[in-house]
Amino acid sequence: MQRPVSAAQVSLATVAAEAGVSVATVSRIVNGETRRASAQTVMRVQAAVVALGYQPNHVGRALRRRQSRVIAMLAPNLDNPAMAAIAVSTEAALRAAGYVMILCDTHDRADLQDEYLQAMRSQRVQGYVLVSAVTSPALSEALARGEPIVFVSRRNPEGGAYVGIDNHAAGAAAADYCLARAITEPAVIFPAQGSSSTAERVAGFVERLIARGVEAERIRRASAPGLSHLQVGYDAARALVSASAEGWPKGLLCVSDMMAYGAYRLAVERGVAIPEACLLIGIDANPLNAWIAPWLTSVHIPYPDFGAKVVEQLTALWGGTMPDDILLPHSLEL
Amino acid sequence: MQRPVSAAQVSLATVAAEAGVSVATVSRIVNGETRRASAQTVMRVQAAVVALGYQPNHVGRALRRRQSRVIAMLAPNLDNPAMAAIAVSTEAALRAAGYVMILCDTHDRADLQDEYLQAMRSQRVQGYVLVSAVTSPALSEALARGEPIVFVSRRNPEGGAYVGIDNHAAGAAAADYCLARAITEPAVIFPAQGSSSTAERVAGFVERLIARGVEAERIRRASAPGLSHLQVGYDAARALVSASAEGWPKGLLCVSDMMAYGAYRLAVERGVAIPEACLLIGIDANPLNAWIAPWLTSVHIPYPDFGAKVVEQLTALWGGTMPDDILLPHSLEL
DNA sequence: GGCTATTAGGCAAACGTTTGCCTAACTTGT
DNA sequence: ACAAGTTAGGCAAACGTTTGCCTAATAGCC
Repeated sequence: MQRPVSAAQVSLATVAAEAGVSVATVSRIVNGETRRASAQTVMRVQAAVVALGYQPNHVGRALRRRQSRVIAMLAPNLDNPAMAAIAVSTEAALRAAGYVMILCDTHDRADLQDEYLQAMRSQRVQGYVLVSAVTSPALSEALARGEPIVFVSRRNPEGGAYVGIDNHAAGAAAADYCLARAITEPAVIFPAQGSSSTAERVAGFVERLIARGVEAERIRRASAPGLSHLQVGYDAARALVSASAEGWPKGLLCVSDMMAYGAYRLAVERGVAIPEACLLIGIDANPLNAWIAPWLTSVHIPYPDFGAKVVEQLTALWGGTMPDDILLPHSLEL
Repeated sequence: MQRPVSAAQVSLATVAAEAGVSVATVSRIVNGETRRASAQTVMRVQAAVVALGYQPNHVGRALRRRQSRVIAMLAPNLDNPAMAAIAVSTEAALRAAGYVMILCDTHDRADLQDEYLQAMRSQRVQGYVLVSAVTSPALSEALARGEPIVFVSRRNPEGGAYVGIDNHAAGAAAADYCLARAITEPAVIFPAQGSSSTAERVAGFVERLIARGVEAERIRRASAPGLSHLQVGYDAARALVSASAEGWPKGLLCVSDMMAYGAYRLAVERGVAIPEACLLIGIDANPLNAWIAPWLTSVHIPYPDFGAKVVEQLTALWGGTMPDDILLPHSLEL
């Protein structure tokens, strides 16, 4: 009997020696292939495993099997609670499926994203989850190589497996919500560096309004540049109200909750009562809203359900099929 | 010339064949040990590397070197923006130092924490960052084995490298802040499952008040069970005001911003004006506060600086020394 | 008693690196 | 011209797994 505790370096060989069999046999038993050994041997080996505290070395295993059970998630600014929610749900789902997740914060920068893609490739990760990815050279290459990549939240222009919501419909829902409250001329603000998702939300909003009889030129829109949606919301709201003599709109769609927070700050500074004077609508339904931002109406997105769907898409990709997009249901009660 | 693009399986051997040298030589050159080869050869090898698009396989390297350049971070609920802030700053600092970070969400559960510790050990990670860890069997074992572990935010009772703030002083600062505003009998709420950090904050607060002449029994305290600080704050505040005939205190320290949000909700429900009728003090200084919770005073904690310090501690541990605690400065202007 | 199946398990070759050691060939010093 | 030192690079053994193939021995069948 060796030191049962220290166990810094207990390998298959150690166990094999202890149990008096070959490493091959131990490997098979550890992996549950018990039919290849007698009940006797299985017991002896299992005893040795627990006596020595053997734990399989995933590095050796990954090298031999050429697959690592590691997934890389590339996300911009985790500061955004919506991103954080996606990260935790994905992590949990992957974990449940026996994978571990490496997290990389790209800060929405193409160069960092590429650097990470490179690094993750060197790690031989088995798949990529790209949350709100930007287009970049290494991304195109990875896609061309057929690497298993799932896009979340922001669609990739070049295509690829997707998990998200129907942004167009979410925008339309916000429009319906306004009209149902007799707000016939709501406005909308969005980030200047439009991603597919925010653009779709705006489009859905505007098109629904027009379809229901609002004149296109009466729909005020404004945007602002920047990465922080908080600041963008503030700046865009200011651009909106200063661009027109009409002052604050009666209703304002902000394409994310963070933008709505920014707009709220400006409203407070300007003495505009929210939501009495202006109905503020966000998208994301941050759980904090119920506690400290009850004045905000928000389109609910089921971020906790994203993780399972991401795993579904990855599994499909591994199976060799290019899966359809998965759209989860948003909701905003009229 | 092989297919320069596909490159699914370009290994040292491939490059070696292309350049007409041995794998050993390629390995050395790739690792920058250029003195062992002639300038000629170095050039040829480097050319082959780029022509084939070779990227070192970190799995093979990790196996041979017996170190993976992977760090595991175990954190409870990333939903908490403070946790998210720690995660992103640590990830960035590790990345800068050439490491990648595996993120595990323990949901503050000892069993999950142990499961992750096991899994990470199998991955042969090179170090652990435990944010607000709970005590658990596998943790004690890992510590006993001398694994490099850095505790963040919540100290480990059994000792170990630490990065955080001086919680005691932070509590005291909140006390001073109240007294400076002539609030002579502030109250405090905290979670029932007290971690070291929240307990220290409460103690610092109470002791400073007493030291400055407040009678101990006039300092109202309340707590509530639960994992969500939002709910805990709400419940604890309710317990506080219903336990005494005095109603709302003039000042209330909540040991985290999330708890303060919970208390705020109750205050709104009860028609208590914040901050006019009751000065609410949190700890964390969530960046959102400036935008949507300007009524909250909060002790600032430099979470973005945590990452670098964590790396510092890890480096010390790898160097074989048990480093001193690192305490970062908090701030709350009087 | 021969013949074929099955069972139980070992051998050894990978997987992609790194690195200690070895050996030629060349340089230098005297 | 010869010994000693340097340079340039190859050999092969690890690291810890997994797995195709092989071989005994036992079991079953007629």
